[in-house]
Amino acid sequence: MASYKDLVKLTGLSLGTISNVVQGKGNVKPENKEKVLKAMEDLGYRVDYQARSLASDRTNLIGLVVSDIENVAETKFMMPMETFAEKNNCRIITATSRNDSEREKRNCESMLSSKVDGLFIFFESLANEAYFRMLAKTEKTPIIFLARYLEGCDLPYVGVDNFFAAKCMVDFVYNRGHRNITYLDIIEGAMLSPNRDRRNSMEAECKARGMGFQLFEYPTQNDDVAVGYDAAESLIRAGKLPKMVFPRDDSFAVGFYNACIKHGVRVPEDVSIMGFGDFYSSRMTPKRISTFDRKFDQVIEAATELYLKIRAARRNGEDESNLKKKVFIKGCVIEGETVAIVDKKC
Amino acid sequence: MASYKDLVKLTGLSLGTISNVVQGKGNVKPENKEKVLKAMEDLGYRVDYQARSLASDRTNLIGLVVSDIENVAETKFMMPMETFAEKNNCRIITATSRNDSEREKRNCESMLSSKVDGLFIFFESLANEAYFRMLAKTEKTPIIFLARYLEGCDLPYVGVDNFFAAKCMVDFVYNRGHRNITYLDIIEGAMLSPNRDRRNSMEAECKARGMGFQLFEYPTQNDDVAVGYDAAESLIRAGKLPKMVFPRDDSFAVGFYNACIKHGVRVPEDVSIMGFGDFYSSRMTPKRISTFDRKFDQVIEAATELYLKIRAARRNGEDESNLKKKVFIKGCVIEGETVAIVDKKC
DNA sequence: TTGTAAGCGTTATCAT
DNA sequence: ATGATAACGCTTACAA
Repeated sequence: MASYKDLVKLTGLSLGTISNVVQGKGNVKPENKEKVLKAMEDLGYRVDYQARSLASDRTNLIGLVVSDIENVAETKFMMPMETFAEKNNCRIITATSRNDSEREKRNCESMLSSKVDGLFIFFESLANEAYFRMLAKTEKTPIIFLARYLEGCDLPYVGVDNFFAAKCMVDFVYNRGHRNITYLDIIEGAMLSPNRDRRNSMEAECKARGMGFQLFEYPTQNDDVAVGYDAAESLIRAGKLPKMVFPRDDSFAVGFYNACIKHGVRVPEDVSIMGFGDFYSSRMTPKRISTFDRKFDQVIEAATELYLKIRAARRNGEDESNLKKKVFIKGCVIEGETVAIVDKKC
Repeated sequence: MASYKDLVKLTGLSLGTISNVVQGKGNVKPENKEKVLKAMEDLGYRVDYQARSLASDRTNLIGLVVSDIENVAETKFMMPMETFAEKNNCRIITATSRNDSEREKRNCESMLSSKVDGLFIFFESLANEAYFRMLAKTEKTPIIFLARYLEGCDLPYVGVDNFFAAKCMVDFVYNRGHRNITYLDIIEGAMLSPNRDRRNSMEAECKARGMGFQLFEYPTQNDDVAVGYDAAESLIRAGKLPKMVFPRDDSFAVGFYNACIKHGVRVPEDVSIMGFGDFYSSRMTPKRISTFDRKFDQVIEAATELYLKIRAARRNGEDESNLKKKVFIKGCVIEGETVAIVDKKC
């Protein structure tokens, strides 16, 4: 409640001096500084960020629009984001799109109305493609895509190197003797860049090594764990369980694994499983699931770094064309216990 | 970038009229309204929430301070919170305390500096007790504790009815024939209200039915899944596995369950497990873990409702002493598959 | 129905 | 080292 006015009254000093003390700027006579500090203490003064923002043209607010914060992967964005925010003393506004592209758009608009200094978007579908392309043209606020990118769009992007990931994973199982893999996916209307890149690349990497590549697609939208479970069950019942499966991600993999356990199928003796994402594998299953760690913390680190560079460039009116605006983070295989070492001929 | 000034220039109307159109308030001649709307469109006008807040003394910002957003339970706060925010068109600022009470305090102060209209706190320890008690006295902004309360503190609270939960769970296993339970906990410096209430109440409910109650405490701070795993392993190795265990929560329970599977112990034939919290049980384990659903969505619903009431009362200068400021939500048992039906005598 | 003007709590610039 | 003052973009009386 207390404002500069109150501090002025109490100390007899002027607004300017108060402001200098509060901001720790300029030259203030030590005894006056003390006086102000004491008054702040006495009145329980607290800066008003709203007023500060209006006056200074920066809010120290960053926006994070994700599609579903309860999603494990997206949750992993939060902590490194917080770390960044703390270091740069800004605050985070979050909003989730919840499978609704109109909401996603509204959320972005709301962030922009909040005058965020930067906006990070984990978009959920290609429905807002046109909108995003427009933002790219009109907005001065740095906007950065996380984990997913838009083909031929100017907006900066930081995500996982899925080509590299595919290569690593295929290498990993190849070296363990596997010559045939089955990729388990769901059917999406429009495939998002990470899934597309990874899947295509998996196939290419297999071909390049003369390995067999099968694809199974399950028509579903919902919970990946349940899909994985059902997928395994139906394959087991049909007696068509492959030797080596690549569920599209760890949720899928955990479901798959659990169904195997339930049906007495041995992992990895009867079936090898390699997940993706390192969601729960180290913690949720009796055997640690072999998977790929995407290193989301590094994604956020790189994204925030890029953000700072772009922001600085724009504030100083510098050229930003020499900034590297598409960043791909290289993750690594986590060995786990669910990929068997097999005889070279299967 | 466009402001009222620009709209004034473009339309020839005055600030007041512009404001009325933007806010959808007052009486504006339809054709002028159209004119303003068109100008907004043409200029790509977007309200500046900072300026609006400063002028109107409300920010439409709500603060959420949690201890660890990657924690499953805390994640569950987000979605219903978002739903509330959307309905009341406000935005959410989040901050996490990450096991550091100084940060927790800073986060709260930061929220208050952001002039949030309401602040929801999921506190992580009793370290800031004095600070919270002070806030209770000095702050006009509604502050509500989630899931945990402070003994004899004025601050409103909405959480789980852990007395009821304990009663339900003991009833559940009693009716299945169990007469002896072992409660698995970790050792905390200062026990937080929910854990304390539940544990004490579990014991009391057992006593009341003439049931045996054992307590095992594991000295640890960290990952509950791992603790559960280790706990089960050591009990199995020592040949001291009880017939019916109550790990303190679902993480603990999942770890416990997995260790059992790994060691060939049958669940629930050899050991019955009842978790708490409904974290992952329906999705992560071959057999669904019997547990208790705390209904966090209802917690948030009640909390936000209470917030609105308090806010309204304060804004209108009404008396708030007749508001019910401690709300306990009643969850329910989820039957699952991990509690055996046994002969009455064990 | 529209216009005017004060005010919100800061920052920043320019005198002093 | 300090004070005075304009400015930020809006809301909200109140006057016209």
